Amino acid sequence: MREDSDLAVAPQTVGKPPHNIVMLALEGVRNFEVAAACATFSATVELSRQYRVTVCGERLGPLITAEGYGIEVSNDISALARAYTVVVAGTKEPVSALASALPPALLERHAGGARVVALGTGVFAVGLAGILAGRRVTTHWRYAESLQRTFTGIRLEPRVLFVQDGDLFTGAGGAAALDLFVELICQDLGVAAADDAARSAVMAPARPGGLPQFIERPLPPRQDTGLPAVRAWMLTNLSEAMTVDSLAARAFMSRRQFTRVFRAETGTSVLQWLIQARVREARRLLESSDEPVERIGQLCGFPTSASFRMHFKNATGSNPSAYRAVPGTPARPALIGRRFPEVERTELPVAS
DNA sequence: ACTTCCTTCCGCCATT
DNA sequence: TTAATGGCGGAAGGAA
Repeated sequence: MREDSDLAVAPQTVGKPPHNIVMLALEGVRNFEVAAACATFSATVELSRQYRVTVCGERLGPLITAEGYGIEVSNDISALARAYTVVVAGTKEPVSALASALPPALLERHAGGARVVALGTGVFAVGLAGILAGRRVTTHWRYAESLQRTFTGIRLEPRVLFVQDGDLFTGAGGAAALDLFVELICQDLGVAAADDAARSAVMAPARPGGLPQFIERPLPPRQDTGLPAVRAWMLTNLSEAMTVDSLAARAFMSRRQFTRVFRAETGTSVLQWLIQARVREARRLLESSDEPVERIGQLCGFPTSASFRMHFKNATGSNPSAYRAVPGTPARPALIGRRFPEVERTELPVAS
C-alpha cells in the first residue's frame, strides 16, 4: 500500500526491528502448525514487515514431520535467545524428554520476557521446561487427560480452542492454531490487522471474542441451528438496539431455549457476546476511522457514552481515546520493535 | 458514587 | 426412557 514495494531479496527490516517469532520444531513436528504460523504472520505486507518467523529445532538438520515427510531446520536452539515469542508446535506424540539444553533455554527465555505459545502436544514440551506450574492451560482434547496426569500442578481447561494465562498461551493446535495466531496479532497490532490476517488466510468469519484478558474460546459449535445466522445478523447490525426477546424471535425460539442454545454454542451469554462484539467493532473504528469517540459508541450500539466507556474499559483495560492513540492491548502496547533486556544476547549451549 | 428500576441469566421442573 | 423445549423465579448486573 505504500511506495516501498517488497524487495525480491531477503526481507530487510525497514524502520523498527521486527517482532521475532521463533517456532520450535521437534522431531515428529506437526508441520501444519509451523506452516500456518509462517503463513499467518506474513499474510499481508504489513504483517511481514512487523513479524519475522524463524524455525528452529533441537539441533540442526533433518527431521521427519508428523505428516510423514522430511524437512530440514537450519537453526538450532540458540535462535531462542532472539525470540520475543516462542511457539512450540505440536508433535505426533507427546515428548517425554528433550535435549538437556532445551528446557533450561525455554525457561530462561520465558523468564527473560518472551511470550510462550504451545500448541497441542507442544504443551508437554513447555511443561518439561517447568513453565506450566499453577497456570491455566489447554491442549488437544486427546491429550488432555495425559497432560493433567503428567503435570499435576496445572489448571487444565480441557474444552477450549486456546487459553491465555498472562504471557503463556496454550492451544489445542491444528486449525485452532490459526485462531490463536490471529489473536496474537490482535493483541499486538489491533483488530484491523487481525481481521486482515484472517481474511487473507480465508478463515471462517471472525469469531468475535477478542477480550484481552479473555482467554478462552469454546470449541466450534455445530452449524445446523438457526443461531449462526442470527449472530451474523447481529454483527452487521450492531448499532441496532437488541433485546434477548427480539433476537429469540429472529431465531424462532422461546427466550429460554434461545439463551440455552446460544450459550451451548458460544460459551457465553447473549448479552456478554453482544458487548464483546460491540467493543471489538469499536476498537476497529477507533483504529481505522476519524469518527469522534461519542459517535463510535453510537455506531456500535452502546445506548449512552457512559456505558460505552464502561464496557470498553472492562474489555480492554483502557478508555476509547487512549486506545485510539495506542492500539493493541495496554498489557503489551507497541511491543513490536521494543528491545529486550540483556537476556537477548545470552549464549546458550547447544545440545550435542 | 449511590440508589432504583429493569433486563438478563440459568437452575429447576413440567411438558411434549 | 430419553432428548428437546418452555415457564418460573431468584440472583446478578446493567441502565438511568
